[in-house]
Amino acid sequence: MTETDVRDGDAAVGQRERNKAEKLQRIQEAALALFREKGYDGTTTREIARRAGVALGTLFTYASDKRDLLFLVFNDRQDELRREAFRSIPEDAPFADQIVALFEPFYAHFANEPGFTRDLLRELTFYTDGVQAPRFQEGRLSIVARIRELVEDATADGRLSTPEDPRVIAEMIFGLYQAELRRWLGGDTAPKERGLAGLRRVLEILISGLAPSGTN
Amino acid sequence: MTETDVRDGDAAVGQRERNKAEKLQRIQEAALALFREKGYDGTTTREIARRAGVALGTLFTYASDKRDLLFLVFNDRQDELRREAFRSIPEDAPFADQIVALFEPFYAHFANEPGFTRDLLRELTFYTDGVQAPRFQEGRLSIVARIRELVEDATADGRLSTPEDPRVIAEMIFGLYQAELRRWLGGDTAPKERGLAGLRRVLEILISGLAPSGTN
DNA sequence: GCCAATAAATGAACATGTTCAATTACGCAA
DNA sequence: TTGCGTAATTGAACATGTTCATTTATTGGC
Repeated sequence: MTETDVRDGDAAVGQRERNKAEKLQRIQEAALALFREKGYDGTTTREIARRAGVALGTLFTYASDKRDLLFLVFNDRQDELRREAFRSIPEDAPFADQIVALFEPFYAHFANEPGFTRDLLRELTFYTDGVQAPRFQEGRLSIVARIRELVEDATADGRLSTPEDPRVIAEMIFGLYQAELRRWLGGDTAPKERGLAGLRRVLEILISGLAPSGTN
Repeated sequence: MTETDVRDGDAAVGQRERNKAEKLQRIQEAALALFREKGYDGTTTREIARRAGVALGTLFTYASDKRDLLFLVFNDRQDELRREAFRSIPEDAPFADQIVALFEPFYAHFANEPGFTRDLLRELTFYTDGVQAPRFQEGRLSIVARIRELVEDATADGRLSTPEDPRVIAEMIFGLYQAELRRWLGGDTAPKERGLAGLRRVLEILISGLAPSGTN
């Protein structure tokens, strides 16, 4: 067998790369399954390694630390959720409807895994060091950027009217979403409808404003 | 010496209680100093115990876990900050000014310890289990309650006008504060003025609203 | 003052995240 | 095919949070 002898999978890719890809996938699957089963804190790195069929130390060549494993698992799902979210935005609908539709897939997903989501919300706070961090943060930025576009479109056709920078508005809405998400997950697990209703409510308030009429 | 023989400190208080109070204070001081010096993650529980002059295990009769030690330290400061915050609210000032004044002491304090604050913001996420958790959460609730009063007062005298539940508005403002705080602390350490300016900006947007005039 | 009962403190033992020197697998040139 | 350089893997060793059986200190009744 020479270096170009490939048995299965993508052609012209070395054994090394294929082994790495396989191991990465096994680690992802093992971590995902265990985090779902036993939660983040309840899962040990040794269990993940055993389930993935690799040595303990191997984990830490694929992720910087345990926290990074969480995002190794989540980043793929975040990409999917984002794609679905962008797809489900209705055009020419009221602005609040668009934002709620955008976040609906996230709520739907998080409702299935409240524990996992709580861990995620804790661990994403000032998460910048891990290998997986840039990809995760870019994902968030692209959501905020999409919101910014929605604000711009809505301002352009008169559904909204504000002199403020759309980027600031977008970050504000994302901040409100996060706060609502935390509140939703803070108590006993509530259905996603309750979470979305809370989000819609604060959006309506933001849109209406608090000032007496005529002040703005 | 009988059980009523008291040497110093409060009279009529047993030896046991006095010992406990002293140890608690030593642990608090040691933890505070070390967290400031080396950060939360950089400090080991063994160091705290050594500095406080107690055995390792003793720590865990005063705090449920390391996270709880963080709040054992912070709860006192939160109480002080809250008192100062409530004191510094100007009466009959524009609503946004009142909110900014309320949060000013927090920003001033956090500006001195950005690392400590980042750790705090991470660890307070879904923090309910520790012995210190109820006191911490009550502190937050009382801040939200104060904001609710400000909303009610401002609505009563016409500075604000909204049909929404003041409790929802108050939680919304607190959520925006938290989001802004995270943004402020996310990048390189910025002066407190920048943080407060960001907070004021989103408050002004919330007050003005995003809707075209006449829609609300 | 002495003693039993109870509370508090102790630190060795354990569990688990992380590192790293040694080992193994792979790629490539001859 | 062989052998060398490099990348990937390994798991024992280490660091640190946490537990708990044992020891020590305090109290209240006599």
